[in-house]
Amino acid sequence: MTEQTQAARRPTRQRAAIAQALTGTVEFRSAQEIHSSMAGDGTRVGLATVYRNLQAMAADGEVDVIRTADGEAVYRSCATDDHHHHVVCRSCGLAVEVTGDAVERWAEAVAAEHGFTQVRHTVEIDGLCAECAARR
Amino acid sequence: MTEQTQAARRPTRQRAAIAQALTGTVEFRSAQEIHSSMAGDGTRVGLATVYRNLQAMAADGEVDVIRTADGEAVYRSCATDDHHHHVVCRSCGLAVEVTGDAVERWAEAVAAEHGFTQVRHTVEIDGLCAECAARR
DNA sequence: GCGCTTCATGACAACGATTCTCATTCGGGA
DNA sequence: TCCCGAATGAGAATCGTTGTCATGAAGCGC
Repeated sequence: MTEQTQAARRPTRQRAAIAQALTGTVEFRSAQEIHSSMAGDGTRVGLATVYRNLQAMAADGEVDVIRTADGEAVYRSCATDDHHHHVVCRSCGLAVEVTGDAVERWAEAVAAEHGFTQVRHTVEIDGLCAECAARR
Repeated sequence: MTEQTQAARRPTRQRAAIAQALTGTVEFRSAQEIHSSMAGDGTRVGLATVYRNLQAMAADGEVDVIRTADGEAVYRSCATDDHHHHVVCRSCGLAVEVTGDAVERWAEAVAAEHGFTQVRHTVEIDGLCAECAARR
């Protein structure tokens, strides 16, 4: 039903640059941050293009998106293609990928218990990473 | 640090009206929806006031807030004061409160494992409720 | 290599949710 | 009842994000 995504996606300089800007980062960053960081590197790409590509990549599962507390969308390219979650540092933004069969099963069970089907879930954990905690 | 919230909150007609509008609803609703639903009932309250009160109530834990996929904040007054999560119907918005020691423990454990402290977490489950699923 | 057709891009306007500003109103204690 | 400060309301201002549309670059058949 929602298959056939990456049908015809044309490889462009901009798309590559965005993917490039995303690799090697362990923090989640907003479209705007990515845009200006690219601008800082001398790569001129339109803001709208950044948004479009980021969304497309997210739809294809190439990158992960989560929402910050104030509703801003932040992106990051993840190491695994598999379903996973994140533990994010509130202070420095460091994000660690984690998997947890326990949660997956719990979510399924709880949903089923209430008669829900076609279940999806969101699980994000945030706190202070060891480094930031020590720095206080 | 973030204590001492409900210090001095003055009870006003508007505040009561908003609380009123929230009770007896099992769906999460946006500030705008609440505002216009109140307007429909003949209760005139400024939109800014709705936002302010909703935020204050959320800060006091009187209501729960979650973000929809497109980043909009939606509110609902919950039955329990205790920490809990929700299973939300994507189709009709029905929201059921659930608790899960399993998740809480998992979150703590996973975070600790990576050296994180002062951990908080977000867990939301969405799917189709039995009724909506049958209706298809 | 040469056009052509089509999709992607970029600049900027438009939008929608939320927040801010500031004059006015109202609640509550003196 | 009077006064002070908190709460409100109207509308402007913000800010992230999306839409518009003319221009530019890819892919493809020749």
